[in-house]
Amino acid sequence: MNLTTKGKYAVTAALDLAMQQTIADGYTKISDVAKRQDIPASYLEQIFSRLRKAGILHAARGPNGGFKLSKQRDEVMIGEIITAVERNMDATQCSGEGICNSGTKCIAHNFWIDFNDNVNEFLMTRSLDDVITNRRGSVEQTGQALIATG
Amino acid sequence: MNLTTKGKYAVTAALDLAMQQTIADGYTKISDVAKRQDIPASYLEQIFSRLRKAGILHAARGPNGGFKLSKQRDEVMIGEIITAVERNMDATQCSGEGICNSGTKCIAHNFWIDFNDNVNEFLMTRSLDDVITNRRGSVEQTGQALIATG
DNA sequence: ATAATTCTTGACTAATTTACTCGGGAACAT
DNA sequence: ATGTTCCCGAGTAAATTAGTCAAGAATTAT
Repeated sequence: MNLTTKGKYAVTAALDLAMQQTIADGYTKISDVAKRQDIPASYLEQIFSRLRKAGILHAARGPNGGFKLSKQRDEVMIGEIITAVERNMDATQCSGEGICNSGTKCIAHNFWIDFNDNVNEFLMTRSLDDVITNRRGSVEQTGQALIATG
Repeated sequence: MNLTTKGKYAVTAALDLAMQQTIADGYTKISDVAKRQDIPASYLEQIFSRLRKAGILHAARGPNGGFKLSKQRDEVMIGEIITAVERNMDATQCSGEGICNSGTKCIAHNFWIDFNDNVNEFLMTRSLDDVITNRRGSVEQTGQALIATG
């Protein structure tokens, strides 16, 4: 399980982009995001580069260039952002391969699978828009449970 | 957010202890747990030391000594084990202090608080017994939702 | 054209963290 | 006494993190 400064910066920066697009159309510069969100600009370059390659952001060079979201802000899930920049969000010791105890599944294996599912469910049901408007996740609006109880 | 090999070993080793106690009463040696679960014994010493200091395990020295759970296995929650050995399970960038953007809350702050709550809820509602018997969490038995939807 | 602007890419690095090992000591049972 | 087992602190190699830096490419404005 990995959730580092990089992933947190990525979420914050994506939120910033989403909010800027509400104010004005067009692209937002790295340096502006960096300043507003207190993130090192040269580090943010790396992060935005990954988000662009993941199809989450679109970039334009030159004056008036910068980045913007490729989709609407209610279509971009926090989980997408994190998996685009983090090394490994899997909690199993064996990266899901089931070889955590001398080539076989360790006794905690299934538990970590369940844990993964829970975390992914959480992160994949929350969009940038949800976070900005302080909603607790899109699915709640439908009354659907976040975790199956059956 | 931190979930390293150390925390995963801790959970696995605690599960092992819980299972051994089902087979026979008394203490289980570090070296036996280490061998069964494929964990370096000298590393496991450190881990058990922390679990003992957290009140989760009880130790006895000398022949026939070793470790056992201080409580029943349905009273030991996975979350307790992890927080006893991991550095920091908090997902906020500021360790909850709300100083993540130049001394004030960053725009993702509340989201990470919600994420923390979700993870803690998951880990604190699952006992060693639940994991061993492959249950998906104790609260489910009561039909209670894991996450408040209100 | 030229200059200014902004992203693009890859290499580099210091500090930190992780995942251990090692050795000596203390308590306990026989 | 002796062997067994935990106890504790120090030490360390490898990996990871959190960045920096510089040269280059695309774009726009003049």
